[in-house]
Amino acid sequence: MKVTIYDVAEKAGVSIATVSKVMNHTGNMRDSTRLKVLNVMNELKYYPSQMASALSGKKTKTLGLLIPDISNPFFSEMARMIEDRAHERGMSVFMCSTDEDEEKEKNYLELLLRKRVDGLIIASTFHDKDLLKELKESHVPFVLLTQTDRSLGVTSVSVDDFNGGFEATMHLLSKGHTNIAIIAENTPSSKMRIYGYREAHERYKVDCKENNIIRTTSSIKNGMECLQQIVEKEEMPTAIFACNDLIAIGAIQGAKDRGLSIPDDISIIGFDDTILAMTTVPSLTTIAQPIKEMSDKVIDVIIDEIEGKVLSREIVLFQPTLTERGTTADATFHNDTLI
Amino acid sequence: MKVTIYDVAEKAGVSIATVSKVMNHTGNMRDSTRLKVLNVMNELKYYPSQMASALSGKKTKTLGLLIPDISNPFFSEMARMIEDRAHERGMSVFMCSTDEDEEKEKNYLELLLRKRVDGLIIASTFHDKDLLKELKESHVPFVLLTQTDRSLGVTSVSVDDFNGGFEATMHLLSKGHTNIAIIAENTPSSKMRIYGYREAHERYKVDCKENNIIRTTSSIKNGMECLQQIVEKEEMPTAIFACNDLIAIGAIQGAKDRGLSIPDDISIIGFDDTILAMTTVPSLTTIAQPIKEMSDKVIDVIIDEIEGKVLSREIVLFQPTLTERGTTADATFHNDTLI
DNA sequence: CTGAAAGCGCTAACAT
DNA sequence: ATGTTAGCGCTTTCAG
Repeated sequence: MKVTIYDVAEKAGVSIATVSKVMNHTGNMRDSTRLKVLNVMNELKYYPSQMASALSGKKTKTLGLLIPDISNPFFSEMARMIEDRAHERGMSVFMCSTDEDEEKEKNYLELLLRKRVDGLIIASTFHDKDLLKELKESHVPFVLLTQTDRSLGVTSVSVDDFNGGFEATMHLLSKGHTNIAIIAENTPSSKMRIYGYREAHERYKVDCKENNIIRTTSSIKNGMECLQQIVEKEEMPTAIFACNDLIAIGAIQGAKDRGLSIPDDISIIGFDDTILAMTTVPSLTTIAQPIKEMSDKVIDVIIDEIEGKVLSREIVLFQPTLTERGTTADATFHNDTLI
Repeated sequence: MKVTIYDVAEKAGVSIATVSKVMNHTGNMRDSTRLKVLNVMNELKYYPSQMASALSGKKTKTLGLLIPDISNPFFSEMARMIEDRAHERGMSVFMCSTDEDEEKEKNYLELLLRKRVDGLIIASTFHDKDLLKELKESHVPFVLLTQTDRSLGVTSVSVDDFNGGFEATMHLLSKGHTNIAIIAENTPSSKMRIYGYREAHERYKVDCKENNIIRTTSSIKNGMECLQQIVEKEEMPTAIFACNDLIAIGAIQGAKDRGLSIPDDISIIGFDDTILAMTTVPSLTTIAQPIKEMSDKVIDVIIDEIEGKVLSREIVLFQPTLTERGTTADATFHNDTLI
């Protein structure tokens, strides 16, 4: 039923070795035989089995990508860039959404290992670090994306979260805001963004109230809920640094629901610069991650690893850039006219 | 280096056949030996090669998914649902973004065939129908998603575009709009939505001007451009039916740029109900596609096909539902005060 | 320039 | 209850 190398060989009147050679552009042979084989391959619509090929020593030419959630715009945009770059480099990508769930992470990791992917890109923050240690021992190349881990000794590609948090906060402080809430996730990158947030406060010598730091998980709904918490504070902040666009949008909606106008009554800055940042009104000021660059880099790194060009395991930090749009403005102290 | 079935067999002191049996839960054996093997598998961190297994007759347990663009929220949301359902059913999904580009469609199709996926879900509208015909002959099961093709004789799962277009337009007409522009893509589904748009006009006995039908490709930018065309018409429409949320958002932004207020000056309705519809202000009235149901169905269908439960090749049409939010309002005839 | 043959890791009869 | 063995489709020496 399935056409195999034998079918091609037979019909072309050559041996399977010859067919294999024309597929792989290896060895020499008469142009006439090459042509003959090529023609038969077309006629028969022969699609060489990648499995068979991989089984007999070749690579699978496929990469595994573990991300929290492909339906999250940040990750889907990233996945797309990764897919494109991978294909430019002759590899394909198997994408898996883990929801940052330990169980799923484990299962998907195992799945990808069984599929014998040539390498892995891990953008899901494994809570069970042991899995990663085992992975390291398994000698399957992998690189971390969107996160870094110094103890593991693998290369990682991510955005400079500390500086991103710093820049976001500086932007707000520079506009005169001194009471800035931050809505963060429970992730290492959010942690660094919080440090950046603190650093900026220090730089401006403004007090950084502990209870202005709010934690949640990423979703519009949670962003809305956090806004409520923020509004209910005795001294309401005049600005919010949301650790990603999704949360920022939730905050925007929560604010609108309460009749707060943005950016007049409250400034909001996001993080990521996904497509979502372009859809709000006013559009969202946010810290842009260089998704394209990061994707290209992560693919190039993993391919280098696969090809055995052993590099010093580096931590690559891309610089985020402030993208000022409409949701941030000067603190005008008229927020006391509210409520 | 890689641990194989032989390593396990040797260390457990059994034959590879026995190991294979415990992996596949087939055949009988002493509990003690099963346990012994299981333990060794753990110790050695043995991950059975799916390739080898598939090569020797078993399925690959993987599905190919061809979509236009994973970074498009509609498709990423769909991909996620598909991924989840597939995993519930014990299959994994290989996702590919084609950009509806003939070249990429061909390449990805070939890639997936080489990977010997058990089945394909095709949500990219192949412009080269011959590829699909060949695919049909290759006996690799596939189902169409988001589109239907009666001549192919394959089952398809999609939304009732005709009715969606009809409902969207009826909604607008029912609010008193009689000059409604439609921004459509050059796709079969848009075509059906246009028919629905016509049908609604007929139902309301209002004239349907040909030049109110605008074509473009899906993007926010194009949505903005189309709005410009619309605004420049001698008799400016009071409502727009955008054939997807992305275009609708572009239209919204274009309108805002021109100082038009929504929905007072112009009503806009989208299609899809992606996350984007929730992020605009006001949030977008749109025709919701039952993404979850469609995803579940498409997976169930393809798996049935793979398992040889040959069903009558059916055209499954899910009903879309009007989701009224803030961008549509009654026509108030005050649009003549503009400009 | 071309072919024969030995694997690659696993499954599935068929033996024992 | 377990083991032997012949493939699965392809790559790759090694001969001819």
